[in-house]
Amino acid sequence: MGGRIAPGSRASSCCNTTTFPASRKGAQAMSDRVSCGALRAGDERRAVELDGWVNRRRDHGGLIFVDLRDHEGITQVVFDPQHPSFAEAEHLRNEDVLRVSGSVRRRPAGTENPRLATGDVEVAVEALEILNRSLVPPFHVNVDEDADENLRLEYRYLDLRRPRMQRNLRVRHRIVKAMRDFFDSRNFLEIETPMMIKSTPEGARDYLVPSRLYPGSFYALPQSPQLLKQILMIAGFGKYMQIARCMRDEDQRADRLVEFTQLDVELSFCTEEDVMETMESCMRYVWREALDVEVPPFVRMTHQEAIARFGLDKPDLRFGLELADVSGIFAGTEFGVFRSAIERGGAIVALRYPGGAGLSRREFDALTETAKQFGGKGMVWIALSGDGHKSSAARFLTDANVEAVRRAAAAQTGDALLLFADSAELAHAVAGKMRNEVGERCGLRDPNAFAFAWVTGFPYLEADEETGKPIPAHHPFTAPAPGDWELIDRDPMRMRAQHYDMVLNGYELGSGSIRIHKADEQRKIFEMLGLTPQQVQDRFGFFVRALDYGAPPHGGMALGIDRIVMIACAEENLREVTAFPKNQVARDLMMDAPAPVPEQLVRDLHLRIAGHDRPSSSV
RNA sequence: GGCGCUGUAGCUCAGUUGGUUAGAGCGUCGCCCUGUCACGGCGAAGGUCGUGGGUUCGAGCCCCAUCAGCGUCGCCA
Repeated sequence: MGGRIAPGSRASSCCNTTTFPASRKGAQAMSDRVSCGALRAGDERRAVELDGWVNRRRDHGGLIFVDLRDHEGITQVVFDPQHPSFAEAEHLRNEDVLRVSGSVRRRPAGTENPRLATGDVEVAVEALEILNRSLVPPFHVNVDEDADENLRLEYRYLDLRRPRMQRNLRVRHRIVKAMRDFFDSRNFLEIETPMMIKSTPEGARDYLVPSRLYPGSFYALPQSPQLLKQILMIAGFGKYMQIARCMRDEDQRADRLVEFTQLDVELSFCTEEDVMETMESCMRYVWREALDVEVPPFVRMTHQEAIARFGLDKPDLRFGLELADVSGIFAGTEFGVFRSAIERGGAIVALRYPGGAGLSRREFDALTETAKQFGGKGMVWIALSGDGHKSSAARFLTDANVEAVRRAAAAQTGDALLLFADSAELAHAVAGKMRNEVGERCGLRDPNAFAFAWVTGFPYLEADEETGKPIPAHHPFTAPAPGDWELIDRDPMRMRAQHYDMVLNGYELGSGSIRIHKADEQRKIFEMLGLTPQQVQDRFGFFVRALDYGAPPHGGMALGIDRIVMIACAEENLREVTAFPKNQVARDLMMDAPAPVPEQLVRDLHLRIAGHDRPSSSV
């Protein structure tokens, strides 16, 4: 901390602050209070007053320029040596907070700054009031230079003062406002739902709130308002929306926070088409209003098609590079890896890497490691150079094989082919992730392009990887596709769901579905999932009973607002669009939360901390 | 919990094959400078190279462990 100056050491320069000419009200009578982004050439000779932070000081000895910054912009203010405030201005530093008054004047010809909206003018300072001093900030506030993530989160108020975060949170506001406006115009009601609800044991780990009045009992923080919004439909509200905070106690990712915000929507008497039309219109409205971008109608594809062409159920449609199933080409191959994959009913999936023929062996090896990171067992590469081909499996590949794969993947000389052999599911998944990687390397993922899509026709169930038991692919309140009820006893794994995902640039923005609205059908689904009637009663009794009182057909959707804003801001991390995010291990570094609490508070909650002698602080 | 990347001045970073006194830009402090806007000039302060151990005549650099941050797998109905 050697370079930082304690406030006391600057006290001398704080004391002789130039007195403001009059009281605040009096000053307003003489000069107009304006923002730092307001003044233009036409304001010449106006008497104005500005408040803001010192963005930068340029001291010419006989003349001092200060760029004064507030949330609206930057204005250059000038201190002339004949004014009493000049001496003080010599000691101003970045992030000091000032109030200046003076007169607006045009800058001398040739010294205008075209990069500032206010760059034609400046304010000749007549009075300076230092409202507050700043310590030397731990990182540069006036530029978007990279800074250590720890520091940014610990000094979040300074980080938020920087241009990037100011811009991102502004975009976030505009997006959320556009959402509210859109739904308001369609007669949706925004209804708040409680933050302390009952734990429903499916899904992610709950954040729990211990109860003081009921020893041993807990509230759960909502993972989403799912059941509550359905109950609002049963309650006859018809059209509901909410900007809803949600919490899930799971490990974080760049695109996943423990605490996040959803655009939550539900409507009664609707079809899948109604919901999709509503949400798609909303997003196109948001993009138009908040970003001034016209989005074409969304692409639609089935889950099956998405997997086959792009390997993932959230395809990035900003670029092509579609996958090719080349299992047939290797039907009788000698190559053990391929043969055993085929014999086990798996698949061999090929991906084109434009220009990849120039990669070195070492680079292909690194790419193979990446494939393993993605969950693959390995990768076969073929480099299509002008004078034939090189490959990690050269001895097993005939020229005819290579030519057939080349054609299937639409590759040309100079490209590489990447092949993945595994179960059909894994081969596609790994190839799909690699496709995104290749797209990234080839610069095909334009952050300013927006490729929306709907993915439909999801299977209702999937097999649990460990137990093989059927588990819902999404949540258990989703209605099966019309006509698929009959499969529930015969062949439940073939059931499809009335479920749809909205996808943007390779991110899942959210999902929606038509819900089950009859109690007996809901019970049947719970039963299929292995819940006993008693478990259903304990966990979802209130909900199933509500279905019994004339629940209307209904459906809806929830979109991750954080992700939407992140993509709109061309950011790659949710923390960049969240004012006060937690770090990767869910700590708030500014507040230093979570933190121990006084022992008495713990006792009031009828809790004891296992394995700790001192369960709490003495704060 | 696994794997990977990163950690050097307040900040962002460089630091050769292991070899003398660890550098730069920005910032900070002092002096000079009347038209700058990344102002400029001169000077100064500022480092346990994340931490602990090891190898070595010698470690910022190699090895092991550990901490922190980020990314990722698991996980996220």
